[in-house]
Amino acid sequence: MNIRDLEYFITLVELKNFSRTAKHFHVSQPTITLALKRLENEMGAQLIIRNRYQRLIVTDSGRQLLKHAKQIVKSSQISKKEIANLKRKKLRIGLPPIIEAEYFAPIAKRLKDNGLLQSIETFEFGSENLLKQLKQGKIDFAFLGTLNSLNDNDIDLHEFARKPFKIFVSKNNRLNNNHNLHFKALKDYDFVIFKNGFIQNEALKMLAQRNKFTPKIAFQSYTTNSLLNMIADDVGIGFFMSSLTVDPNRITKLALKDHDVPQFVMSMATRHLQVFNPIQRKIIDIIKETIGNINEN
Amino acid sequence: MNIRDLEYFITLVELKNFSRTAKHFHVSQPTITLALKRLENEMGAQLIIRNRYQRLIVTDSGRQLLKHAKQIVKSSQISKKEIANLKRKKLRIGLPPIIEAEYFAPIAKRLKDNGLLQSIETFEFGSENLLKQLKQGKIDFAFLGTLNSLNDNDIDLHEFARKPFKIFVSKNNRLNNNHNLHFKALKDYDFVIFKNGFIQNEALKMLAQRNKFTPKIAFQSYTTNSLLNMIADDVGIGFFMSSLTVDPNRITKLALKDHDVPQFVMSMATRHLQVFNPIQRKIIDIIKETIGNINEN
DNA sequence: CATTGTTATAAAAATTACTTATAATAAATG
DNA sequence: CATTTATTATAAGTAATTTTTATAACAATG
Repeated sequence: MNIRDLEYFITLVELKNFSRTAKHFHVSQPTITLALKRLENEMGAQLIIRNRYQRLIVTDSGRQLLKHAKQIVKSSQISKKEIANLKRKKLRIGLPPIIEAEYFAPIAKRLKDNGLLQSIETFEFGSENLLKQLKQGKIDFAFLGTLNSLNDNDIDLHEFARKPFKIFVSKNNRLNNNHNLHFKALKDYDFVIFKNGFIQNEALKMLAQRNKFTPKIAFQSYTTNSLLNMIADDVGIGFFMSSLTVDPNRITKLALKDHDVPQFVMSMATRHLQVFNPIQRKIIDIIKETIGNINEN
Repeated sequence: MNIRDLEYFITLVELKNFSRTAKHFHVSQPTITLALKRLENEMGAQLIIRNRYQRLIVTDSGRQLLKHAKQIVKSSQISKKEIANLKRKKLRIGLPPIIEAEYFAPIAKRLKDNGLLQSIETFEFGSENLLKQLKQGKIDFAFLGTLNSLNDNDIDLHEFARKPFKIFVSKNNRLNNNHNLHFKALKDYDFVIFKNGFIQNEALKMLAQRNKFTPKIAFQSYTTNSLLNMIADDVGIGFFMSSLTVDPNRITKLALKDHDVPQFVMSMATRHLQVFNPIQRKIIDIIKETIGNINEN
């Protein structure tokens, strides 16, 4: 079996057209015909039913091979990236802003003490985006905030904390007097939230759906501080995980009394098959140790 | 990248010797040298440090590639087997004897009603063995009894029941009078158990270790009935999951009052990437439906 | 110091993959 | 309804890749 043939095959199944597949790879059309024949010979089964003037049909055997082909091609591509990364001597860390704000200062301190702060490179995005980047080999390590502990075969997850979401309001907001706050009471309030791709929005959407209304969005931003300032100035109310630190003279956090309030699950994630060089291992050990210490206090 | 080169590489890492690797594949020695060079070129990194007269050393990059190489080679091999199996039009089912005894009769009935009893082939072994066979593509579907819900990336698991283990004794065994039975009271009793590779033995070993003694084994067999007959005749006492049906006039089941008695977790398992043909899918649907019905009653 | 066991290199041979040219044929077009 | 277009297949030749053969290089061993 030949990885190039598998690549042809994957694209052929996508495009359902030999000629265009050939064009896609800048090879001649018979190349695709022959590649498919090689595969079919080796598998001892027809993979694609050629309907010269209708859509090609992928057989059961074809679908079976397709699954493995995708995994094989993915592996072969990612291994090149991972090896390139081993030489880079840096660890590329994905870091959602909320987690950065809460957890990263002591980590940076410890790394600096070990002369390793130069050996990391951070990427601030929403968790959804970071997970994709991690899978593509664009980053090597990610902090992720998720709603449920996700389950992905290619990713190793290490959960280290979970916190309920709370409502953040300005010190003098009248919601402060409501000591039995349920989400449905927020129907007419303006929210200031992160831009799309952040998990807070998913949680908010979930609660809103349960309560059968669409929350009013006053403003969306990428940065935590900007949102907190707006909350303090009563531009809108916020929705963050409970432990986000704020100035208590300006902002208060209100627990939701709804049953089953979604939780912000925080994890560290790496690719299952990633090998790290000694520097990278050292950095990861320090991160895990620091997170462990924080959790103990 | 070339799957054959990856195979060479995996064996080279195992044997740490170019010449013997060449012999292993019935090719000439330079073939291995050149294959490794191709890989190193493509990866842009040294994979193996050649110490002509000492052991070869695998670099970090080499270890990184090795992980992917193993997955790729495994995928390419299993896909051939799975495609061959699609044409077979039979579903090869692994079935540990205890689960067979408890759950299989109604499944066989439903399959027969649908004219599908000829389309299955059953393999009776211990769960440990069956899991290995499933992973190697020798069977396509397995019932498994495990102690903890196992976690394997290549295997999809669907748990359908868990039962505590109990002690099975003959009607007139004096243990029947002990209404507060703990495992440590069984120190001097003879057990009749399955042969090795069955999960009951693991659970027994676990309890024994906790209680710091080695259980006395009077006899080991592959068949449930033979063991039950011996228990009825007081050759020894048995250790099975609680719902195994017995003749209540001959054998009684005694619950263990130990805290945290191990449980027999029953699951259905398939390979994650396996594609099934319509007949196989039908059979699996019927099995799952039947199991579902049993659980409802 | 010749022998053994090992990996590397170069050139030739064998194999495999790809291209060019063309056939075949169903669908679309005018 | 003949013609054109779009598509896949086949055959022969070419190109590229992989493997072999033959040999070099060289450390360890006795």
